[in-house]
Amino acid sequence: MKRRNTPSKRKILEILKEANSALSHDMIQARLDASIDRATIYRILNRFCEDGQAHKVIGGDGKQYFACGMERGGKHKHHHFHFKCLSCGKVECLENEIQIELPEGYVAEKYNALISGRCKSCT
Amino acid sequence: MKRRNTPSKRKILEILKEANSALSHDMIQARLDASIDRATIYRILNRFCEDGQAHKVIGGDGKQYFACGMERGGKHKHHHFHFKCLSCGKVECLENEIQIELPEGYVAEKYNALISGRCKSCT
DNA sequence: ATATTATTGCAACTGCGTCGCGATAATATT
DNA sequence: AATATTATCGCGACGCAGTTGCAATAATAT
Repeated sequence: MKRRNTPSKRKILEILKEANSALSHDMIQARLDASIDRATIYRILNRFCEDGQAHKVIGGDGKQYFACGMERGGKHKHHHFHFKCLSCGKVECLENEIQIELPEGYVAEKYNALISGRCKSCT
Repeated sequence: MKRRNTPSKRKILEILKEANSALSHDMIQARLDASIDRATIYRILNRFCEDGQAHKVIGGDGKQYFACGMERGGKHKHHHFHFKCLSCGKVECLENEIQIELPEGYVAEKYNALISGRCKSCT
């Protein structure tokens, strides 16, 4: 399964990189000039996640948000909290690494950590 | 809007209390002898959350899980992580309180923190 | 016993995400 | 440069989670 370099893929990756927040499918749709099919956007985003170019967060609303820039390869910021502003809707990655001690015998694999509230510009 | 005491409500609360894990709608449905309508179950659960008798977690699968026993009133365990076992599917509340320093000007309101992996009995 | 109204069940609806499939287009091959 | 291969795309349809409107039911108040 070799990946191919397509316009849609390039555009979406650029949008993710420019955004300083995690984006949901419809937010990406909105930032596209020419519209791309829903299914295609999801497929592209999921491929990004598989390839480690982006990561996925589940919002408090149950929706999927995608961001790039805090991946494992990057600066070893493996597990970080996300912050969703209830006022402006922005979803950001927080810098600090998550620190939690699991009970004995428990093994962590994936982290999904989201705090909602108000961001600086909405306080 | 005064609450009423109904059989369905009692049954569901009992199920939540007996379970040592957070339950999704269908898990509750499965533990009921007589089946209760989906909508009703959700309404009851949401009322529990409003009244502070239970709390809701969003799973890594985007689904809602409900648990009681770690509410604010209880032992002041305001914000805790949840753990979902990818093998047996159990969702538990972890004891430790979440500790995270937010950037300046940020105000937290709700926490949704879930770690997935393998629990003790599935390792 | 009767009135009030919270709660229920049913059906329909919304929205998110996925999948199958034929068409398109990016890469590999000659 | 032309052709073959196959990853990707767009469309439609689907499945699931959760919600809502409404008429019927039943828990509380009178």
